[in-house]
Amino acid sequence: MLTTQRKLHILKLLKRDGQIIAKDLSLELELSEDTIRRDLRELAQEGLLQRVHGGALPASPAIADFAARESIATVAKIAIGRAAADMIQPGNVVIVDGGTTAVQLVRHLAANLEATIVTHSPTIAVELARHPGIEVILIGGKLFKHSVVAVGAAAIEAIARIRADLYFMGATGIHSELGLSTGDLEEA
Amino acid sequence: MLTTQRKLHILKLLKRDGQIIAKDLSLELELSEDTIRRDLRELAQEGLLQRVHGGALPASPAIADFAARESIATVAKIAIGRAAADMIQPGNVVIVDGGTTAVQLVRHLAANLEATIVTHSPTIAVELARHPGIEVILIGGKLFKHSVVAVGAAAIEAIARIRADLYFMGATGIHSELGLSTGDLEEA
DNA sequence: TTAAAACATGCAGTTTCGTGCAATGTCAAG
DNA sequence: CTTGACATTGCACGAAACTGCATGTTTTAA
Repeated sequence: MLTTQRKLHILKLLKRDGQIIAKDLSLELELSEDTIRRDLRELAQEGLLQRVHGGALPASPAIADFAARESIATVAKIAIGRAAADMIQPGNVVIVDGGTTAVQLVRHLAANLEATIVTHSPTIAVELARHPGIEVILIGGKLFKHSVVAVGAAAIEAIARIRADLYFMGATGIHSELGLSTGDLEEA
Repeated sequence: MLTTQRKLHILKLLKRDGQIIAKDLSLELELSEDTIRRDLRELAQEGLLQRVHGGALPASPAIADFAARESIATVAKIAIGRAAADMIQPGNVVIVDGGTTAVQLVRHLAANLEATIVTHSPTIAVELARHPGIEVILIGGKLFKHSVVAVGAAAIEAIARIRADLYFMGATGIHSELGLSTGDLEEA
């Protein structure tokens, strides 16, 4: 296997699993750990991953989130995502909140669906960039880092102009009397 | 076998296998490795494949995914990113364009830097979400998918309100007389 | 605190690379 | 038919890349 190919393989594995363990990889590829370590060091030097003791982690938190959370993405989340995706009709204008469930939603959109999706989540926007049929409207504003969504006056103003057919909202908590809740006032 | 024929054969193999190994090909075609290497070099010169140590890989970004595309981030891009990151002073308001070079920029920001970064690229925004010291202002608008940046009237309007200390712009082309250029009117 | 694992570094053996050069083949003008 | 320009190819040789191993150091976990 070519050296360059091996490095690409590492990045692919990292994206899929959310982590690299040097020893495991050396066994899988039947190479010395030194070689793997060298690869990891060089990839880290290029900023493509984050070197840690024992292996490597993604450089970008976006990928880390995806990979790590995806592995714990419950069956329920995927089911919700799929069901929600099915609700969207061609030509609809849809507002999609942030969150991991919403990621499942956009992942399950039919490949040939043509619709408009409005979102204040850059994560969702990046995810949708590869979907040719979807027109994406990104809502700007101050970035609330915990949820990685845009909030604030500018966001409110921008979203006020939108008239949508559907709105998919994520929630942190749900209570029989208090209703839905989330941890940040601005986001709420 | 004619030279041209051989080159076509190489491209065909590359498409089929996703890789070329110079030594194997020299055995298969019963030619010296020098000749194969020359072919590979020339094909790489024409941009038809990507030359790597030991052989060649496809050049087409369509085949290579995001991780792979970023892995061809040249040393120059990384150097530019690092140099640009050094220009940012604490407290600055900085506008950052999209593009892979800009990603390198934000990756090289000092961990303790406190500043405000304005961007119309959701990719950059996601990248910055993990940086605690940086206040991120996301510019919204219609998503131009090729570059994965927000464009359009809403984006223009939002950015018009910003007064920044620095602006880092990405460019697709540069010409001695025509100046800088990019492939999309809206983005320009 | 201690032992094991992971690590960085230097080194040597092997492979791959680029360049210059010579041999061979092709083609067209004379 | 001969000659010269040009392309193609293989070979030689020094440079560079790659890999595994030995060494001593750092990190981790018990």
